[in-house]
Amino acid sequence: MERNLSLDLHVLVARLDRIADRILRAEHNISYSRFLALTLVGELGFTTQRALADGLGVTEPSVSRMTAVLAAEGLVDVQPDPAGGNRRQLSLTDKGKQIVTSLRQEFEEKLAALVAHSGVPYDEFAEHTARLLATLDRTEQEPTR
Amino acid sequence: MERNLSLDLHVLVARLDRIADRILRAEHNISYSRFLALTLVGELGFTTQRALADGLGVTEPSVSRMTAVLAAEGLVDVQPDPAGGNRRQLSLTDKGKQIVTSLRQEFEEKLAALVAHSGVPYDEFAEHTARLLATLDRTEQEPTR
DNA sequence: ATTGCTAAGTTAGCATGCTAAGTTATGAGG
DNA sequence: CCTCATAACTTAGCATGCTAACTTAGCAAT
Repeated sequence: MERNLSLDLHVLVARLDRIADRILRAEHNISYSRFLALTLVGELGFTTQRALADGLGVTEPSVSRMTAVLAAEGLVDVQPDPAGGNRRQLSLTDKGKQIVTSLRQEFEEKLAALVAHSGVPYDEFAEHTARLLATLDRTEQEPTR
Repeated sequence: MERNLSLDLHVLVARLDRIADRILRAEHNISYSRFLALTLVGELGFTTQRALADGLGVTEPSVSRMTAVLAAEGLVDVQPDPAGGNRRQLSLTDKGKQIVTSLRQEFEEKLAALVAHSGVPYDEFAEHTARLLATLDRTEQEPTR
């Protein structure tokens, strides 16, 4: 069957997401989306919803809804941003940090195992992925498009 | 910022999907999900909803709903499968074929342009992606897991 | 031919993505 | 000071992913 890159990438990620989601729900009672959001808040330190949306590749309304849920669950702390405007300042609570640190490494290890099993060179693939993402970031904020 | 492969892959595809969706909706009034489904029905020739779900990396209920819509729009033809069971036999209508053939190449070209612009070697990346996907397929249909 | 298994498909309801349109806070120009 | 523009956020409503549970059709074993 004649495949193509956009379809392959889409399907690969759809499946990885589903596997990740199942593991997280079964073992830790959290969805993959929320886990990714927590991970990124952890990496960014204190951040805004706008920055989180960019980092996750989703829109502000999605983050708005998710933030409300994560705050209600006591995983992130939401404060007015001292920088002003309507900004909110997001950060992980201790409970949130605990979840991120305990799961994140386990997670990358499972993916690394899959990659190793396929014979694809991990570092190279990861670097290509990161580079494509960086290029996309740059492309998107160009004026003419 | 310390990134990781699962997040990068997820975000990369989320953004590519969104770009694709915008272009398709604006220029051709069809969502990216439906376009992918049509593409795959085209590649598979006569197929079942089950096989389509596997190929797209989604579940049967998703395909069930989408098939109903695509059939109502006159893009796919749905017949009882001569192989029997509850199977439906899906195939593209002429209108469906027209959409797929006119858009598919344009699409891969845009992705190829992005890849070229990033300096990532296209063939290698595409091959790695396909190999990961194939490995995942094999892993998933193993008995113990 | 009855009973029971399995596979394909559907239906119901929830999670989370999106766009469009509103709200709120800040700052710039008159 | 008032008005307007802009940026961040929220709200409303739709699209489409999922799981769980049901229906339907064929097949196998008694």
